[in-house]
Amino acid sequence: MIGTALRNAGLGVIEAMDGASAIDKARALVPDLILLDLMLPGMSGFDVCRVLKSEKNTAHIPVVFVTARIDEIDRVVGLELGAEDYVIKPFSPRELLLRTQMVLRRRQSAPEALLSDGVMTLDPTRCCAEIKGKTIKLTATEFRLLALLMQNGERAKNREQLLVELWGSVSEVDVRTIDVHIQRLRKKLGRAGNRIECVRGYGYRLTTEPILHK
Amino acid sequence: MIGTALRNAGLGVIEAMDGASAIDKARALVPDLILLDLMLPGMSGFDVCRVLKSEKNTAHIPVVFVTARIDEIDRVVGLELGAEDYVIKPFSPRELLLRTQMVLRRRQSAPEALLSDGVMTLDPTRCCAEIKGKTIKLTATEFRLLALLMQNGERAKNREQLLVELWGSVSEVDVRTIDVHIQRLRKKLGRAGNRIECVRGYGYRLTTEPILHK
DNA sequence: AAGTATTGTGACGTTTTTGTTACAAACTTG
DNA sequence: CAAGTTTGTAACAAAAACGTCACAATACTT
Repeated sequence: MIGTALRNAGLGVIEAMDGASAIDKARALVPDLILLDLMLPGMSGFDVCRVLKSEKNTAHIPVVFVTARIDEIDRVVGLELGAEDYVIKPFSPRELLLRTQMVLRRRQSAPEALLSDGVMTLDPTRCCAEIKGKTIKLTATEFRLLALLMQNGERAKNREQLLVELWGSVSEVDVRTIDVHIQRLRKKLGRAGNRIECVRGYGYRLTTEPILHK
Repeated sequence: MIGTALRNAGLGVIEAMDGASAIDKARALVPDLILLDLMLPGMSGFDVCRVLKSEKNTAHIPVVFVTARIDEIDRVVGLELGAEDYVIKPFSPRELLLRTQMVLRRRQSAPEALLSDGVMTLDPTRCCAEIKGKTIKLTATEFRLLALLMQNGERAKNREQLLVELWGSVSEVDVRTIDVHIQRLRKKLGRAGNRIECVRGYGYRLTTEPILHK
């Protein structure tokens, strides 16, 4: 029923009948969006999501959950899983279509603008930072880390948050790895590097005014 | 009804009764999220959204539409307006809360919970206190201790309470350790330090008016 | 397929934080 | 005002958190 509704709306649809094959297909085809029922034969929808979010090639795919049980929604929406949206059964095909379209549209319009805080500008298309005309090439993780800090303004991000947002909610990466990337960032950014301030026992933040030590 | 539901969930809510005042408040306060009814006295919700999306300072704010008319949803979701999500009347407070939380989480703008008593403000994300524009960096335990005192208002906390709340009920930490931390706090806070008053034989409290000795 | 760049990990040194102790100062009580 | 409590202060040592480096593993180029 869902497949038909979406195809009629002009979307390309691939279906899977159980969790394992869903994962296989997602890996192979890397769709723009995944609709995931929580009640599946064998593997639960939660597990499928967890696996996909832990793999580099599929982690970015938005997942919309479909469920009949209202009490599961909290877990879906919570930080635990990277759910993008949800639909509760029974739902109209129209409702489902609207939500998928909304998610797809959000994703399209997302990766556009440069990110700037006045001093420093990040360019996602070139994966680099600009400071006073100077261009600094960054690696992918360095860039994303810096972008996360900048999006958060003056406030600090704790290591757990950063960990989840950089490597996904189920990654095996050590917390201290963040420190290393921070260090690499500081080195590359030169003088602007000490804008990255460490909040002891918590995480890191970007200060507008570089801290003057001693 | 909506306002109450969200406030109960710990969100800060500002309300506006018509389109024009909504725009004014959005411009002035730049909220993290806007809930917008389509049926408003005077200006329509569409127009409010258009105005906000056309102005630099408010364009980035996610707008969640609230509507009773299903046939309006297409326009909301369509490219025409930059809607982030929608809720159709009648809806449960729970549904609304879930969707707002989801949007906020996507935007990574978790509303910051500052603790203030008018004179001093505590910022958990930076682990610091602000007094008259001056920022004072605190260590983790210092911060928690000060936060505990502030939460308790004018009343005094006894050492046993503080001990449990800082180190847990099974800790091996000496009671006198609190005194040391109090001392460190006083030193760091400077003049505001003597707002921390010792209640002999009991514990400590935060006075609004600094005590003038001698 | 070899070479380069990127990334995660473990080890090590440094700095910061934290709890304890000892002693001085302040307060209480009789 | 003197003895006993309670609190303030400073110094010290242990522990925790952080920065840095070198190296191995992986991914990416050419």
